[in-house]
Amino acid sequence: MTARTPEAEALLTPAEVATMFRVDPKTVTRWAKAGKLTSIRTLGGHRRYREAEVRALLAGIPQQRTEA
Amino acid sequence: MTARTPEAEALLTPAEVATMFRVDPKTVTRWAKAGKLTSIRTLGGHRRYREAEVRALLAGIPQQRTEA
DNA sequence: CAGCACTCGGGTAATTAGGGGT
DNA sequence: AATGTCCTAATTACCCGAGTGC
Repeated sequence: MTARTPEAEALLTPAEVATMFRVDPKTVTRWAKAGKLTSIRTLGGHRRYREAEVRALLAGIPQQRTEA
Repeated sequence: MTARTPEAEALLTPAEVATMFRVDPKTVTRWAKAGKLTSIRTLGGHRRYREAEVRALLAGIPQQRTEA
């Protein structure tokens, strides 16, 4: 297993994020659509989310809120 | 920075690409078959992928689709 | 030569996307 | 405005045995 990983950041599947937030995967998709969550797409169109960002949100760390 | 590597392009193994996209190595193979990813074959038939192309796709940069 | 991790195939479940409706 | 659920189609994940890479 010489699978070295060239500067890759950890990504999470929709199901994983949904489980972490205790919501439906569909809801996570909506968050991505709304721009509340950064999403990276596979070549097939499926979404992957940045683990660091998700954890930060879970920790209650406000992410760039466009407040008034 | 002129790398001292003689015309050699950085190539990635299926496992490496799979890790970067958080997908199964088989999925990467399908992308190659579908022409969504440029694949270079070893003499034994194993695939290798261009690192630059993979990174570009990860960044969401649309690649040159062979015309329409 | 031997050995192990990885990849190649092919086939079959499980997720996901998308729209629509509560 | 925000979720959860139903449906269909597409994409992806895990099963196997055999071959490649080092």
